[in-house]
Amino acid sequence: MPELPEVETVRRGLAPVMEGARFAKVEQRRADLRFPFPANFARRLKGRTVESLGRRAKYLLACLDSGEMLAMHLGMSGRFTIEHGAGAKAGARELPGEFVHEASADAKHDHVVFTMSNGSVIRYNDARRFGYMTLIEPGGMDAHPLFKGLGVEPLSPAMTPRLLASRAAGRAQPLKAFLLDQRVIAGLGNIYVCEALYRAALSPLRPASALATQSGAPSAAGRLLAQAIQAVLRDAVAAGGSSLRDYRQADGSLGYFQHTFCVYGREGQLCLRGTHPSGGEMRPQTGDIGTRRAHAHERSEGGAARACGGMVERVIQNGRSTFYCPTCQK
DNA sequence: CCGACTACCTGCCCGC
DNA sequence: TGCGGGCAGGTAGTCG
Repeated sequence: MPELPEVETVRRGLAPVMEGARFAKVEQRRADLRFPFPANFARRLKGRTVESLGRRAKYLLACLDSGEMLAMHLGMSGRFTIEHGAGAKAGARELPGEFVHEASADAKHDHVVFTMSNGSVIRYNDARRFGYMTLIEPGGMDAHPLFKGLGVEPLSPAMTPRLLASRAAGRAQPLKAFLLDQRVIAGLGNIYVCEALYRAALSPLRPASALATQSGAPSAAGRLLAQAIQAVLRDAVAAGGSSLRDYRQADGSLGYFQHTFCVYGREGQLCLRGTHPSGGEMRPQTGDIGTRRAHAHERSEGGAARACGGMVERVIQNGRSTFYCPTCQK
């Protein structure tokens, strides 16, 4: 599941039990996940204190007091569960991203178990084992093969129409593949690429070069897409936090997949554009209640935003499902 | 450099 | 109830 918003949600859940705590015990139950664990992985972690838990793209990064960094990637099916110890920071249970370990969980895929000095037990569970963990030497992140080629952090100020245009100029590759390329933008995955293109009303089949003009400056499409990417991710991060509680009560699991999407997974259903106050419309300003209200008001008065009426289709690009509305995504 | 493709792994869901 | 096929949120490696 984990694309950037899910990883960020997990980070916010883990931070209160990991930051400031020591690894009292580290159980590594197999020699590898997607890659072999580094030599003496458990021994190098044990006794170390987590100074901060950060995120880069889809990686969780625990900075250790040794100067090393523990990098964790969730692959396709990786998840963390937490059993809270008495010493966890007050309020930890209320924070988004928390998910509670259940005795019935599929323990045979619990590959790594951290017991923290505050008594909390953190389990990494990953049925498909596409995830991985590694330790990075002090100061070694920029040169590390996993990180050196990573593209721009999409929620950072560096994620500009200009950046998109400069990377997209002259490329025949479809927008879908361009946005999935972690060397350009790091953190989008199959779902949020579909959602961002939908929000920007751009076809996933369009060549990436559509994001730039002849001179290489950002096109209107490029400006729209840059904004759509950030809006989609911000909304998803916000939803991950706010919706978690209900999800947890429902089945005790992680709160990131109940989020409903505007286009992903909606094959054969009516396009939502123009049918709902927040039905995937490209908003002029994200996260601004006042603007959103004004926008809805304008629509009800002028009737400018009629329902699209199209049908969501699924096509395969690079072996992966793309969902889009051919009627409004051009 | 670009772009297409394969491989890695398990679980789940569907149709027969 | 079992079995085969297709599908799943990711990405590293290979090849033309």
